[in-house]
Parts: sequence; structure tokens; C-alpha cells
Amino acid sequence: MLNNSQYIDKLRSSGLRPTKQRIKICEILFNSQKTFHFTINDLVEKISKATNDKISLATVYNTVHAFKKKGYLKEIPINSDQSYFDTNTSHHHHFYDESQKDLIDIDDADVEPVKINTKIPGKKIRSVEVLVKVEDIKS
Amino acid sequence: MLNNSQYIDKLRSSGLRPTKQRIKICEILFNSQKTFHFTINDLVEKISKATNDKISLATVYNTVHAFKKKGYLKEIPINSDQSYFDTNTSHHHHFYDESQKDLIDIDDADVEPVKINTKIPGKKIRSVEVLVKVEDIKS
DNA sequence: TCAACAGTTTAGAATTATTATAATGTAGAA
DNA sequence: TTCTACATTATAATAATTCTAAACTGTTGA
Ligand SMILES: [Mn+2]
Ligand SMILES: [Mn+2]
Ligand SMILES: [Zn+2]
Ligand SMILES: [Zn+2]
Repeated sequence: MLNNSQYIDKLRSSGLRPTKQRIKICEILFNSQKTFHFTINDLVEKISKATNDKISLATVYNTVHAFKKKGYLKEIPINSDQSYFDTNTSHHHHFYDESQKDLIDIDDADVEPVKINTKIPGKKIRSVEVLVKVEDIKS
Repeated sequence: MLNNSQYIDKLRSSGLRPTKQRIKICEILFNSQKTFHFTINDLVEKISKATNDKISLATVYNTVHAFKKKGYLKEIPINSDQSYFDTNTSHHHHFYDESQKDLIDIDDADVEPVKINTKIPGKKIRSVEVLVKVEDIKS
């Protein structure tokens, strides 16, 4: 969607230096029409397919965490050994296909707002996430 | 709540041999009035306080996974490095206090049923879980 | 009663995701 | 161009979890 100079602006305006590595990761994460879910490992593979210059694993972690902190990525709580990240930062919920180990967005229009009729004193709500685990019908 | 012979029956009827280690873990997990949440590490600490006989880490993992498979424990998807387990296997949702790293049950009466108006062909729903992340108001 | 077997436990090694370290490199300001 | 704070990197460290393979034990049925 955006070209490099737009990523550079985006990074600068976030207080992040537009380094080669961060721009490349922006291209991979934010160039596509569709949003998607990924693990750090997925991202490392995408990077190695997209470029000959390697980006170190530490930088991938650092960048993903920086983007998450800036709100450009969300981390999705799937109980798993690996963290799942989401380039779709709008409010939405997920199916998790346990047979295929696949995360699928649920269109927000398809979920009635979740009503919680209780609260915890001294705490404020940061997010409300619904995870619908599904599996093959036959199993 | 139950005494040892009841745990033995419970284990036997589940097809699990009632070994010393499993009975001890049953006592720790299911003897208390209130249900609770724990990590493997929490459980290991409880065991070492409750008995002089050590139970190896591998057995703790094996047993927790066996109990989960039998439906005596639930695993709660908090994105974290550690798995959280729940002795409350009835349908309910959670607050996760990000300031205190604390999991708190939400009484099921306090949550309106979550309505999902879409489905995935060939898949059936296994669970619907709501996670409400909260933090200190000041932060 | 007890031998035999399947299932279980165990210590320790292996694996995997993630984070820390500390040296080197670089973007941006002056 | 020079300087400096920030970023990247290779590598080591850490931490959760799983694997391995040998020793052990609950149960069964002769
Ligand atoms: Mn797990
Ligand atoms: Mn994390
Ligand atoms: Zn999503
Ligand atoms: Zn709970």
C-alpha cells in the first residue's frame, strides 16, 4: 500500500529511526491489501524470501515489539509456545482452528458486543478479546 | 473435598493408574473449596510444600496434561511464556490483570452470552472464551 | 501369591522460544 | 564531517517444555 518514503515518515513520526531493517519489515508487514497473522518464525521466513540481506533474529524481535508498542501490531493470546501477531489492529475477534493451527479473523460485525456486568475496583479495561476454538467436525 | 480413596476411584474410572504422585497432585488441585489458577511452577512449589517426597518435573507436566485431556483441568490462553491452568472446568471467562499478572474468574452470570453470527464450514465450535485484560487505572 | 506386563516415574539431556550482552554500525543533528 | 544516541548483530544465556531411556510399580490372572 505504502512506498518506502511513506514508511520512513511513519517510522519517524513514531520516534523510530527508519533503518533499512525496519523499512524492510514494514514492507513485508504492511504492503499487502489483506491483514494477516504471523509468528516470529513466519516473519523470519518472509524476510529471507524477500531479500538477500539477512536481518538478525534479535532485530526481528526488537522490531516486532517496537511496532506492537506503537500500536501497529497486536499480539493474539493463543496458548501456544509461540506468540502470534496480527497486522489487523482494529477491534476484532478470532477463530482458532485447532486442527489446522490456524488463526482466522471474525468480522467484527459478526460478533455482538460482549457485555461484562462486573468490574474490578482500581482497574480499567484495556481490551476484551473473544477466542473461538474450532476443530474438524469429524474429530 | 475428596479423600484419597475417592481420588483413586476417580483416577481408575478415567483409565489412569492411581499412583502415589497422581493422588498427591489430586489432593493439591482438587481438595480445596475454591478453584484456582496455576502455572506448572506454582504447582511444583505447592507440591514441595505439601510433601517431602519429590515429584519430578516431567511427572508434573505429564499429570497436568493427562488431567487436562480428561477434562479435570482447563488451559487458559494468556499470551505469556508460561501456560496457565484452571481447576475450574465449568464455563466461565477471565480478567487478566496485566499490572499484577493475575488471572481472575468472571462469574458466568456477569457475562452476556457471546453471540457469533458466522461459522466456518466443516468446523465445529469447541469453546468460546473471553479474556478481559485490565490494568491499574493510574497507568 | 506372585510373576509378568503395561503403564508410569525419573534424572537428565534436548529442544525451542525468547531475551540479554556487548561490540559494532549508522541515522540524524549540528 | 563529526558526534552521539540509537539500532543491529552474533552469540550466549535463560526459561518453558518435551524427549529419552532406564528403573519402578499397579494390576492382572495363572
Ligand atoms: Mn502447551
Ligand atoms: Mn511475549
Ligand atoms: Zn486477527
Ligand atoms: Zn478460571
